[in-house]
Amino acid sequence: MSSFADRLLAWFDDHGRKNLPWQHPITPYRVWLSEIMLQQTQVETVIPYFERFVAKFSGFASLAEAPLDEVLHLWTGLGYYARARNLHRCAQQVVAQHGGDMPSDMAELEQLPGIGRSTAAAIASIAFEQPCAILDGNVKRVLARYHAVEGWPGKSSVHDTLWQFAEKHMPRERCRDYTQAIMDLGATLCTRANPQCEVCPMRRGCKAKKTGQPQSFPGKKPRKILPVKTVQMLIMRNPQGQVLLLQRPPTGIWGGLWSFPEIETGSDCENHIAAQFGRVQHLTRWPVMRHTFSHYHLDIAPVVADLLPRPQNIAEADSRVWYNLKSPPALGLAAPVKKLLTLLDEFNLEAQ
DNA sequence: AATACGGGGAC
DNA sequence: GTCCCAGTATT
Repeated sequence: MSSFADRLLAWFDDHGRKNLPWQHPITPYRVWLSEIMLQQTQVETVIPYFERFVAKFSGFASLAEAPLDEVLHLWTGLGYYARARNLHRCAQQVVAQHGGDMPSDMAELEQLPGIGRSTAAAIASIAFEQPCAILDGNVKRVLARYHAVEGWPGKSSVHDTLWQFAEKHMPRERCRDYTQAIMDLGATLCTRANPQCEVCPMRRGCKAKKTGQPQSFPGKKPRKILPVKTVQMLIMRNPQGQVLLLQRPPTGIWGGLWSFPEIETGSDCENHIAAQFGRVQHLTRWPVMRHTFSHYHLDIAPVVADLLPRPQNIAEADSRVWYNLKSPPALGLAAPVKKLLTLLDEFNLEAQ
């Protein structure tokens, strides 16, 4: 009579993923960095970001010393930018409070910014071989199926039940391999749409398979209609061809990133620009582009304005910069801002 | 107990 | 188009 963990580990030895970038070598820094990047983000998306990140910042000390703008620059496009701000703060705390070494204790890990219960357990088990259970999207799916747990895991009662099963199955030995194994099973066999039940090592004992509808576990999130917000983004070029960007507040959407000045839909761009930034020589409107977040749609109306020369530089404040497309500075950019800057650069090339 | 927080891959 | 991803912090 072999346990859940024993069967899973036996499968892992033959079929687990063992060549992910953060597995060679396995160090607390690399485990931590990968776990933060992998929060709500798929493996294939993370890989190039992870490679660039470790190439630039070799460990906690170099990351802690770096300017936040450079961290956000390397995070551009990955989303959930609070992760990058917390990552930077976490590195500074590891240096200041732990002598530059990631703590191995669950309670201490959870005190660090950006590290919650599941990420703390992932670091403790993978980097330090401690018997701490994780509960990420893969594990939720595997356990909801194995035990036929009804309901959407976003509900706290369902979530609590899944945590109990996660703790129950966590073995005392081979903690790193077990954590990796249960995620690998969820990512490769026990997938959302087409689970490969016939070759699954856990098929005996899986209650969802017994129902004949394994793909109906876990329960779906109740869907709501996404609200639509609209905004005009001002893409202002000075006579040198540089574009004005403002830094967004540290919290909220695109926190700490650089973006175009925004004005309310319907208000007069030309008057606004004249009052705030300078006289307009030429103004072009681009087609509205829809950017969708997890909780709303944002319809962006880009307005490209060429400004007349001005005696004093209007980008004097710390939160303003003239962005040079030919030698872009290392700043964090929201995805649609990066897209618009790329389009602008392409039009510039055509015009020459 | 709910909600805010991105962007993109899979289907 | 829909769903959801190696979740956390905040309310």
